[in-house]
Amino acid sequence: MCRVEHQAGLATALRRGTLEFCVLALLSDGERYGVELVRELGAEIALTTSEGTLYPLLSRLRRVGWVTTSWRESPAGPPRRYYSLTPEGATALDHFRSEWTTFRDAVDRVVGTDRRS
Amino acid sequence: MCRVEHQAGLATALRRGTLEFCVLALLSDGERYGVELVRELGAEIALTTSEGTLYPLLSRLRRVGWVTTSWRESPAGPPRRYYSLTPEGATALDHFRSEWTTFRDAVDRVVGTDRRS
DNA sequence: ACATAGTACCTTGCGGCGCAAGGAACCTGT
DNA sequence: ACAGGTTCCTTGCGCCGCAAGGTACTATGT
Repeated sequence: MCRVEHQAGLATALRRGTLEFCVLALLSDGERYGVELVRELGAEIALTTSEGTLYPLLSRLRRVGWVTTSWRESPAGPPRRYYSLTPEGATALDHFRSEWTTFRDAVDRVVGTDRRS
Repeated sequence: MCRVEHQAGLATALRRGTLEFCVLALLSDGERYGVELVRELGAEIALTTSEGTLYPLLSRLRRVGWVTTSWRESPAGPPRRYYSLTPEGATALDHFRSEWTTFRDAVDRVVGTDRRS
């Protein structure tokens, strides 16, 4: 089943390579735990994702040192693992912002969605 | 080697799912042949890609009926396969424009690269 | 005639991400 | 005890972009 053939795949493909930086951006505003991140990303329909996506993503971020984690008690339920941004993560996020704006503007020019008309 | 670890991978990941619509957008302006598309995409640094990426991509577009092709003589060199947009391709491009602007704005909000303010 | 360089097309194999599906563990209320 | 909510995580798959390699046609130089 070619990705190009079904509807949902388009948005999924767009999220690729962006989602992790959206997570870093959320964390730059303060630490969060996994399910909380799923919920906050879900507030933006275009960025809605699932735990099956997020947890491996968070593992990668931890492995490369862009986030650190700490376990904390939950008021109700199992303990939560809170993620917080490291300085390296903040640097990576800055770098992404630069790459993203370049990329975004290029796509806008080519497909004709530039907001300056 | 984790994608997140090396520099080039960022831009590559962003291109995912967008490149094919950039191609459609170029074709909406008139038919092109393969190498020509590589060159024109190369004009946008953020969209620069190679033939190893483009030819499989073009095959997919042809398979789903978003483009049709016709062979044409070249003034110097082997014959060229020209790609042109079908009505279905134009519809898909329109649909992408809508999805793209939604996605783009969501990312801008979350990572703080919104051009407002 | 032959080699070289330029043009143009295409294929193979790999790595990585996002996802669906499933599973494990902890707490609370009945 | 048990059901239901919360939270964490893993496995297997599909797909795309890429590097590398391969084929074929034309023009040019010797």
